[in-house]
Amino acid sequence: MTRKPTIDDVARAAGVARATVSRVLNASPNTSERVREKVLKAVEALNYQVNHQARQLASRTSRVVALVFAADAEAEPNSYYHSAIELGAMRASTEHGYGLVTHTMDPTTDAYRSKILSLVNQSRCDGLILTPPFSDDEEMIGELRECGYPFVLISAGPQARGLSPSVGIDDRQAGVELGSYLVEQGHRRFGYIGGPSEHRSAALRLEGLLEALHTAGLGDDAIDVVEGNFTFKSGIDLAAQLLSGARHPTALVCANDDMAAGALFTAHRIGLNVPVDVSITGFDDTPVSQIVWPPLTTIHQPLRQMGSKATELLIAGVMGENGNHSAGTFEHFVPFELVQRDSTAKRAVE
Amino acid sequence: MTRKPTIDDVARAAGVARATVSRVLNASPNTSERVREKVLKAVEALNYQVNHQARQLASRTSRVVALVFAADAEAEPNSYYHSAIELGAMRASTEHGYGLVTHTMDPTTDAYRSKILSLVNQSRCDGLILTPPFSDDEEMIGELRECGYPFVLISAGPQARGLSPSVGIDDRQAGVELGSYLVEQGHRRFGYIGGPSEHRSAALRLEGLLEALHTAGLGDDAIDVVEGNFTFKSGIDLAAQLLSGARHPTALVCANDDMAAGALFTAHRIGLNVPVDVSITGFDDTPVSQIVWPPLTTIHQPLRQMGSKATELLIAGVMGENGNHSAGTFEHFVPFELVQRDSTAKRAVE
DNA sequence: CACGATTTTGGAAGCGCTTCCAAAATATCG
DNA sequence: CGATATTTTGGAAGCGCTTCCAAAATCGTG
Repeated sequence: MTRKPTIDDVARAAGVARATVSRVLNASPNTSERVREKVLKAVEALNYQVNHQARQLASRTSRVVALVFAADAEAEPNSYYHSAIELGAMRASTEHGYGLVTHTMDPTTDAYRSKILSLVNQSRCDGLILTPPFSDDEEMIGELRECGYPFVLISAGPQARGLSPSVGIDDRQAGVELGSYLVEQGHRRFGYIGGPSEHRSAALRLEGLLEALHTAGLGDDAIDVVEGNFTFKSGIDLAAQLLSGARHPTALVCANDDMAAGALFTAHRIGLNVPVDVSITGFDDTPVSQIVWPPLTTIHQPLRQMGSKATELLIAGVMGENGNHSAGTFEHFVPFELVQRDSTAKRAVE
Repeated sequence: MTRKPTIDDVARAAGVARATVSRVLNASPNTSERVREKVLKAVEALNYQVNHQARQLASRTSRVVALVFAADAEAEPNSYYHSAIELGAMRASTEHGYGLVTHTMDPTTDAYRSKILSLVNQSRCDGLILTPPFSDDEEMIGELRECGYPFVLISAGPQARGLSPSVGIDDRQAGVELGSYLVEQGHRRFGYIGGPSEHRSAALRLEGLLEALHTAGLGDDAIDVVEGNFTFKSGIDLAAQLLSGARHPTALVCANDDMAAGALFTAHRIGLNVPVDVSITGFDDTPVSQIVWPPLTTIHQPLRQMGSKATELLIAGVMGENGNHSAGTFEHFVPFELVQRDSTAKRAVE
């Protein structure tokens, strides 16, 4: 096995200095067409590949972005949601010549803060993409800002959004649309299975939902709100609680698809017909919403796009040296969409 | 922001040479207790963190392992399956001080081979973990072996398993157990929705299933075999094909949970009651199997454990310098388990 | 065409670490 | 106790690249 060619081999082959090759490879503006071609030809001929380690050491960047997900020690992660974001991030980072490393950490212990900070300090990555609930940890975000470290938030709440580059849908508006859709369908008694209180974006969805109810002349007593943790299991349990009793809600809004699937499960178990007896809605439009029976009416979030958009913002920020944290519009909204399937139906007003 | 301490700072603080610090940090055997302590104290005092880039450049290793998944350009990946493996791999790699990067590539185009080889060549990682169908690409595996590159296979078929370190369940035996269970339940007409032919492990499951049928005195005409692609969608379509007509199978065995969920969907649509009219089984025991209604009888694979085991084997191989490819037992079987849920039931022999 | 302004190129100094080699210190043994 | 084997330490040479600075080439202008 012969030694891999180095930049010096290329320089020799092209008859130029090492520094010139480096410039060509890094698309520096100051190179003549003639030399550029010679170098490129030599690269081709030798099948030269840059050594990332060396490049990183010399340039003091890692060309790696880190994606941080929540995963309780035991809970299965909200996989479809995470996978979709990861896939988008992966595509975008690869496209820009960056690597992507994914980290999961337990948001219920405080250790995650130091873990995140140490990722940064060890120069393991050039920037961070934070997903909920980390994207709402204002204290940590403050620290990151202070050390001038680039990061982008996904689905952050309003406070965090104002301060930092972020991508997400307009959760409040999504809540409004979902609410008015259900009101239009004739529903008057609602249940809401939300997320943990740290998840600001899920709370926004509820605000929007309430707004829609108010607009329709309904008060807060028209809705029963309970707090889940985004797992299938919590959907099962909380739906059992909400659907017991004769005057149960006729529409159950869930803050993600997994909990909606759990609610569906419970409805089946206690013999309620969905959507005849009760309408159920999810959120995210992950594959879960089509796997269950009946398929879920839900809000489509372009998760893949969110992942790639976040990555691109991050990379732009890294390259622009603190361009990330300079003035400008931080908040990137991506479009959402109400997807009607068979888990909801019109309900005659009693 | 003050400059980060380097190994030279530590050396100066401890009053020793740089090389000595390096030795202590890398747990080299030849260091005296006295010096080791001085160095460790200095490290502590300065809050020194090694610079990975520099270490990697100097030592010509990356301390990163790569995990390779299949993802068609458009198809949503088989997320739960992948996520579980990834989680296991992540835990194990972190534990051993390694990074993990995940790569997805499209197995339907041939480009993936050069992509995988280039991962290796660019010294982006010290080793590879291959999942199906890549773990069955004997040609590529041969190339990897030739360049002496460490890798571990997950759920590979028998040919590949013999040659390389691998982890997985005994797929054939799982097929046998599933088959005899269904035979015991009284089923006599079967359908099998398999994977693409490159997936050797899925083919093994079928072999086991057939063996169980033969043992029960049933011939190959007792089973209709069709080839899916592990997606929910293909489960829907192929089940529609198998379940049409009056004398449809009474038991439908699917090579993964997603396709089983699709089969369930079709059964619902065409008005068949599961499990009364037809029993359906999945494979893997991903969360999907509990999300659908009725919950799926399936084979539990310890995916997380498989991910971590593969990672550990790989790291052991990397550290042992070709210990990976030396003699010894390559095949690591992990236990599987038949999980009975509500998608299967006894069937009276007609 | 000469001269300063600008662009392109080459030389050389690191980036922070590992590792080879030889020197120093310590242990072993007749 | 001296000579030799062994272990521990220090010095120095890179790993392959980027980037600063100055030299060389090119351009623009009166």
